[in-house]
Order: sequence, then structure tokens, then C-alpha cells
Amino acid sequence: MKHDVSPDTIPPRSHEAKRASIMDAAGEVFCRESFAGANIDMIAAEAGVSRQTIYNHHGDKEKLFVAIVRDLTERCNAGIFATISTFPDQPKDLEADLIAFAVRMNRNCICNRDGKFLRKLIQTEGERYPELFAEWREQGPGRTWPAIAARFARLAHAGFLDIEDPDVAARQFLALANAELQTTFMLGGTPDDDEVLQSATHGVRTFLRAFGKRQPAAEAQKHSALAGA
Amino acid sequence: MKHDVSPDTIPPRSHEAKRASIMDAAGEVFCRESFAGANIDMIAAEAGVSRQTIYNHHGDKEKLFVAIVRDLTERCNAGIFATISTFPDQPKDLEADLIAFAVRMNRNCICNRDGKFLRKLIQTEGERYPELFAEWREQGPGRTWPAIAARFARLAHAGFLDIEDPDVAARQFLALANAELQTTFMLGGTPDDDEVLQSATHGVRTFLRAFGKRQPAAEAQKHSALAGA
DNA sequence: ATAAATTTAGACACTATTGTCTAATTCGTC
DNA sequence: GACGAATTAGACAATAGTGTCTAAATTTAT
Repeated sequence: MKHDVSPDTIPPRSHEAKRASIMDAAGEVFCRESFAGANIDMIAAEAGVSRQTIYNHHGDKEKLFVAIVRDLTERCNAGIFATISTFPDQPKDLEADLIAFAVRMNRNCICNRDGKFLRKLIQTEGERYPELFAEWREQGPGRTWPAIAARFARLAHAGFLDIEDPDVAARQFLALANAELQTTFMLGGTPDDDEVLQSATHGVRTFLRAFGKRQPAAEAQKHSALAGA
Repeated sequence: MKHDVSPDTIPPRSHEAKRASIMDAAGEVFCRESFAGANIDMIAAEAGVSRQTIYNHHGDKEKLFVAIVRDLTERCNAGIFATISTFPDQPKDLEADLIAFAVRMNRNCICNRDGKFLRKLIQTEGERYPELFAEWREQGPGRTWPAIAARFARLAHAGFLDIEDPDVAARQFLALANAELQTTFMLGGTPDDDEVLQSATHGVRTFLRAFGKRQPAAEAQKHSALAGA
């Protein structure tokens, strides 16, 4: 976090570094203490910056809070779309590939710092800032879910899956992948790699029991119809 | 004795009525404003009670908060166990019965006032009161999930379902039933009956595609083996 | 009816926090 | 090294909230 290598002087940081440092600290503190519980001095201390600097940058507490949420929303969305682009369109091993995808999604978008913070802030302050969080809803789930649904639709069309409603399937995929992490999320914890893998594995297996073809699509297309039980 | 006919005076309420009224108002306010954002005057006003009365009953803000969480936990647990007792052990129409069960669970335990409040308080303040919420975890999910799992295990044993791990299946059942309510929950909203029914219907269908037998158990047992595709 | 317990409004001391201001310092850049 | 911009510590007024205390009013039980 803080590299104090110099013996007596504090290492100077640029304007931008301070800006970033304020965003980091504010995210942390708002998340930990809630908007009302957070105070500017705490954020300033955690950012290693004077209180006045925060007021110079952001005007007041509420503007700072809004900036944090916008920033987190953007970063999370970027991460989610980056992860969606790794969706297995031509899976070699459908189960393994979907499990790996679910794990990536969880690790890089849901359980990471930004994901955790954004989730917490939405849950905690969502009702107090309807317009801000309506914005999140549009930019977030409103765009990511259809994107995931489109990938599942493609997979189904290619014969790997048997899906009627890709939107429903996408939501259920995510719900199943997280099914065993709910309690941990509730309490603000971060599940370890093993829990994430477990939940993803169980979730994907169930998902494939519901929506999988009996055989891999490539095989199925070669051998035409064997239709086993 | 108990005739409130007085025309111009505010109807007096008993000690116990005030106690309940404080609990109600405090739940509401803590939930809406978070612990730090809530203040005693607000609660007193909402409860129609003087501030001092709250201090008389509960000592201080933190003790009041703890009392609220304990109360909500208890009430929610009671509701969940009551609902679990309506689990369809001898289903006539497995899909319809499970959907109805999922709807009851959502309506009476997750989406109702107590469920919503408890969820919000756990999410918001969980990290600040580890021991209190550890208690919730034990009393809540720690006892309800196994109870639900046991019902699914029985259903599987009776030949209605094909389940390896009932604990996993139970968690996934709940996750699927709520899959389409996540965003609404996030923002603190209350889904209407139609959304609840939709989500439950889709969730249970997927659940049965994954874990259902091809035929109703009764039939399957009579006709022994037909094993259709 | 009367006594005991509870509730009430309001004042109160105390603390915490926000947001502003200033004067000195440090930084980035030429 | 010199200049303007950014940052700093600290004081500051203004506000809001907690928890206590009082004396009067009201409720409950005897």
C-alpha cells in the first residue's frame, strides 16, 4: 500500500496519484462505514492527503460519493465485458470451459475489490440515490445480462445447449454459479478460490443437467441421431 | 377499561404497545438510514413516543440495534420454518407444488417486511457486528438450509427427484427461485406478485430439468422401466 | 381514590462532523 | 532557481446527534 523507503521525507505523489488515492480510500471507507458513517477526515487519513485536498477535488461529501459510484460502475462494467469476451463460443470441453468461465466471472468481476465495493454501496445506499442507481442498473445488468444471454443463444444455436429463453438461462447461470457464495456475500466476506471453484462447478453441472445436450454437439452432429437415455 | 372512545385525545397505548411500536419504527429507520444515519429522534417520532422512552426501554442506540436484529432474526426464522413445514412431501403435481412452495417462501420469508429488513441490515452492518451476525448465520441459514435439504432428500428417496447432494440441490433451488429478483433485491425494492411467480416458475422448471425424473414417481414405479428419451 | 410506575417535553453538556478560511509549504514546470 | 498551482495543517463557525436530567403529566394497578 504505502512505500516509505525514504528515511525522513514522505515520497511525493503527483496530482493524479492523489486523485486516485482519494478514490481508493473513499471507496474503502464508504463501503466499510456507509455514507452516513464515513467521515472526510477518515478518508483523508486513509488516502494520506489533507482534508482540504478532498474538498478541492470533489466539492463535498455527496459529490465525492457519487464520483465513487460512477467510477466503480465503469470499472466493473469494463471488467465484466472483458470477461464476457472470454466466453467459450467453441468449447472443447463444455463443462470445463463453462466452469472456467464462471470462475473468471466470479474472481474478476464479483469477488474482486471493485465488485465487492459496488455491490455493497448499491445495497446500502441504493434507495437513497434512485437516479444514480437507475443509471447503474441500465449500464450494468441492463447491458451485461443481454450480452451474456447472446453468448448462450449462440452456444445453443451451435447445438451445444438446449435453451428456449436465453435471457432466463443467462440469469440462472449466474445465480447457480453463485448459489453457494450467497451467505458469504451477505456478510461482506470474500470467498476464497476453493469456494468459488466449488460453487461454479456445482452450478455449471446443474446448469448442464438442465440445458445440456446428451452428447457434445460435435459428436452429436457426426453420429446424427443415437438419442440415448 | 379498554374503550378508546375519547374524541380529541390521542388514543393511549400500553407499555407493551409502545415497546412494539419502538421496535417497528427502529427497524424501519435503521433499515432506511443505516445504523450511523439513523437517529433516535427520528425513531421516536416515527414510533410516536418520546426520545426518553426509547432510552428507558433499551439503554442506548447500539443496544436498540442489537435488539432489532435479534427480533428480526427470530421472526424470520419462525416464518421460514413455518413455510418449510408446507413443503410438498407427497406432491400431486410436482412442478406446480414446487412452484407454489417457492412462491410461499419468497412472499412470506424473503420479500415480506421482516425478510427485507433483516437482509438489508445484515448486508449493511454485518461487518461491523461479527458476533451478532455469526449468531444469525447459525440460527438462520445454518438451520434452515439443512431443513430444506432434508425435505429434498426425502423427495428424492421417494423417487420424485434424482439428487446426489441434497445440500447443494437445496441451495440451488433457492438460488434459481430468486434468480430474476436479484436486481430488485439489490436496490431494496419489493418485487410484485407477478415477478415472484415468474421467477419461481422459471426457476422450478430449470430445477426439474436438472433433477426431475422423466416421469412422475408414482407412474414410474408402476410401469417399472420404460426409460424414454 | 390514591400510590407507584411510566411517559413526556424540554433543557442541557458533550462530542463529532461538515465545510470554509488562512497562511505557510511544497510541487510541477519552465 | 523562480513562478504559479496545488497541497498542507490548523483554526473556525455552524450544525447535528447522543445520552442525561428534571419536573410535570399520564397511565396502571391497588
